[in-house]
Amino acid sequence: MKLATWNVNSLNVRLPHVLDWLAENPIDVLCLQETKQEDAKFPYEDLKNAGYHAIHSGQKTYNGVAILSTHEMTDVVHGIADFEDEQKRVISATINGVRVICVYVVNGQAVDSEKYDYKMRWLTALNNWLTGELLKYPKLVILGDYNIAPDDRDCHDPAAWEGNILVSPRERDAFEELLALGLHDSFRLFESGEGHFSWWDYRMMGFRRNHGMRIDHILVSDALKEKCVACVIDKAPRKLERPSDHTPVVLEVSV
DNA sequence: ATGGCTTATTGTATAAGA
Repeated sequence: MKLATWNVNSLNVRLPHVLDWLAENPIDVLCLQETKQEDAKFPYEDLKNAGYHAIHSGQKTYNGVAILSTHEMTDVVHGIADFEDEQKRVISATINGVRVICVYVVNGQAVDSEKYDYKMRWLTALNNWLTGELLKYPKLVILGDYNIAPDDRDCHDPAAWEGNILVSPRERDAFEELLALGLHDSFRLFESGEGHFSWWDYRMMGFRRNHGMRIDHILVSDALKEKCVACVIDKAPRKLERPSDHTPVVLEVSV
């Protein structure tokens, strides 16, 4: 089973890239973030024609998450239980016996801003909720844009970014607390080097100079960790005309 | 380096992203 995550920065603009990528990379599950559209505009028909079921939690202009799957999806849940949030950032379903959670973590804008406080509260709520989800669903994978570069290897210039949004100690602690629940950063099961990124700034030729960050992650539970076969970042879509600033991360598990 | 680029908005400048 292959699963992937991709922040598409507007599905309205990126649908052709998504359809092309799915045609070239036949996978079972694709989690999308920043669809930036209301559900009424979500391209269910195009995705169905491509062979994918889809579930979506969207809103106008901002946020929005979706799961595309070749398998049937059951027990669909929107959002984080017991956490009031107008922003559409989480959607979950059970697929082929695996609990799949798609997340778009708050960006936070700047350390100590109001949005940063929201990011930290949001991450605490996610952590609390996942504690129960892991008991309920031992085979669990949580894919998405975490807006956190877990350590200095995941940032092109740690000195320049020190203490900044995406790398601040409190954000990194929150990421570590997710791992402490019994989750594992699947990319790091296979690759320990630096310079592997999933996002590059549109400005200053960020991609060409590999000035990026690894902020899109696929975390797996203990039960799935032993079944992981490979986890790779596919940089190809970032090279296209008018790309998303993020590129897909793909996990293969033997289930 | 204050920025750079891209997206969306009942737009023609502003907000947000990371």
